[in-house]
Amino acid sequence: MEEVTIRTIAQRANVSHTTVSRALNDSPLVKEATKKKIRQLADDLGYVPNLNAKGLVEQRSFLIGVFFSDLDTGTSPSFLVDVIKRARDFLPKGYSLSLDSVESLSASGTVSRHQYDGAIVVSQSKKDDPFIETLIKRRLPIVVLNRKIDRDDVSNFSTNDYLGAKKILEYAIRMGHRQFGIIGGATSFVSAADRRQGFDDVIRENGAETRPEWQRQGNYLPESGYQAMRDILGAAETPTCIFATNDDMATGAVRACQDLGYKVPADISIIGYDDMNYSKYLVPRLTTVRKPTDSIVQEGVSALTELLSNPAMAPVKKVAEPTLIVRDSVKDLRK
Amino acid sequence: MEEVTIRTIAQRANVSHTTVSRALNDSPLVKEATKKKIRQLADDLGYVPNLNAKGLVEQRSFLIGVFFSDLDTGTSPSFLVDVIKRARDFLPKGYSLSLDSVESLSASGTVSRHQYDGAIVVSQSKKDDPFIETLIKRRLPIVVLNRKIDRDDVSNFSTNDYLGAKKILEYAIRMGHRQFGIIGGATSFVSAADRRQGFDDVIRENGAETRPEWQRQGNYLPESGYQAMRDILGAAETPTCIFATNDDMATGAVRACQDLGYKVPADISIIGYDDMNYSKYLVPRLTTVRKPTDSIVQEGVSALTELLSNPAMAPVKKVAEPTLIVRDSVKDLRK
DNA sequence: TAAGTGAGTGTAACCGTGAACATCTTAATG
DNA sequence: CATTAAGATGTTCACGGTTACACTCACTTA
Repeated sequence: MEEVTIRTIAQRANVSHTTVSRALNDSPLVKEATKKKIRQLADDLGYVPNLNAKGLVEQRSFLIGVFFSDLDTGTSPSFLVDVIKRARDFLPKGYSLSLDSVESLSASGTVSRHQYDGAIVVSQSKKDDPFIETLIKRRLPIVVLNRKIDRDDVSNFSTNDYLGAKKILEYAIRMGHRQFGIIGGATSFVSAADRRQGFDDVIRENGAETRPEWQRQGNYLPESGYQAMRDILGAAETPTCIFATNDDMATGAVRACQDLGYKVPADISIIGYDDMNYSKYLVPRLTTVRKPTDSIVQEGVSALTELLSNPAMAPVKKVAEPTLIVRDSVKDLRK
Repeated sequence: MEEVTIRTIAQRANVSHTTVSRALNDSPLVKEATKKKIRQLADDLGYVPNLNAKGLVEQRSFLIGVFFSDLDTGTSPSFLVDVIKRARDFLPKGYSLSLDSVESLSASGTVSRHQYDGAIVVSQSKKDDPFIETLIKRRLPIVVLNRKIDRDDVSNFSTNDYLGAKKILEYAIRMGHRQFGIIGGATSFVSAADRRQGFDDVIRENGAETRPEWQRQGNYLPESGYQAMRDILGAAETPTCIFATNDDMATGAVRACQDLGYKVPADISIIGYDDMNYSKYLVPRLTTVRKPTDSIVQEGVSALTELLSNPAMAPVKKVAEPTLIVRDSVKDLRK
């Protein structure tokens, strides 16, 4: 069972392989009748083009690289799947999606122009910058999603986590809260730093209170939220509201309250971030912040698509606004 | 800025490109001193091999395809990410992972021997069978994960969902429950059918009761669990225990109970399936079933790795046993 | 009627790498 | 010192496509 190549077809059709190549690429140089015959033959023989050969001569790979900061923690699986899904739907046909983590590829250092035709970097951390720099140097069409980056020669779609944190904390302030705790995310993540900054600023601007013993470091997983909350509740006094910087940690935090006999939100309020798909079904329903992930991914992929056909395209930047989602996990203290 | 090829290096080193090729592939035919010099030069020039050329002559693609039944529903994102992560860790270096859905590829029909060096099919549904058949026909090294398939010429790693369902329902029976409802998953999913079968068998074998109005169809998303539960609670009488066939739907179901004034598990018990990462932090903690996902993925990827180096390897089959996870969402009616 | 035109097809080179085979060096052997 | 074997390197071709250029042939056109 030999592989079918354009030469196999050429032989059968009594033409040169060049004609076959042209026919299959719908070149205007070939007579319509010839095209038809050749296409039919290709179909019958089950011809599939060899992308290595094609790529070799055309200097492309038919691969779009999708790179995540880190596959182990922090990147929400659902976000990842979202990116893949959208990318598949919006990218021109013929491209495959190749997945890897920035981390592992920075190490091996083998990312080059002819390995990928383009790249989507879903970045969480400033640590990715050298990697991004490398891609740009190699003139790889690229978009950076999720995190706002400083350089202006790259298309970049992100959400304003700082603003999201401010919005939700100001809401808590409006509900009468004055004493706040926080369960932070991994320090290397820009999102975590931004949310923290929003927290700090709202506290300061409103003369609210926070204390070191009300602040704990988590890692975006439920376990860490649970543990952090237990620690905080061990303090002599407790705040009235806790900002868990993502919904997974908020879930763990709620559980910790339950275990120690605190009712949420009656005894203590908890706010989350990200509006996970199950957050509105928790007990209590989580008050949280929704990032416009869909539009980010969608616009990002569209930008890359355009970039692929027009490498000289001016970079597009967009910082999308998060939405406050008010549900039941924050108590109204004014009543 | 020309691309660096082995000929560029050859010129600089005053050797032929063949020698460079051999040196970089660590052939014993080349003197140690020459190798060293060439490697140094390659490094300095930032040489990256052209995989298209390499693949063209070696008849490979350096790509492992990871195929999911359907990216939109049913495949839990965390499972997908798990597969990717493991595959990256266990596959030999040099391979990239390419992601796609069975659905979209069956349509285009362009999966061929020289597009992928191997494939991991994460299958949910019997609908994938023709696709799997195609891959096998094209002699592509392949493993099928997640679902048990009938043919014996393919390595296959799955979990016994039927047994998992039996285990957890028998536990509920032991706790004194006799009236059961069920919220099923997407009908096309084998996992959903198996869990359903386990449910039916336990009911029958133990002379327990279920009724049409206690049975609803969901789609594995929280929303559907919520809706299904509301429906069930609308019946004149209600069962004492509901089997939500995954944890996401169980989460929605718990919420529905809450909204309608039923306490879980005091008034009604709910059991889940899958043991999601947040399930042990819910209120109440979910009693559920854990699939040994890790070992499945790990062994599956190992099998593929072996298959890549030895295409004649005998197929490996394994059906892993799920574990019952008892927590707080089932009431002990015997007390 | 010879030359020009353009549509349709073929020839040959090329993309970057690996490998069969040829060639050249060097050391070992009698 | 001539002969040989082994070691090191070079030459050439192949992989399966695309493309610049050459060619054929029928049809215009002056």
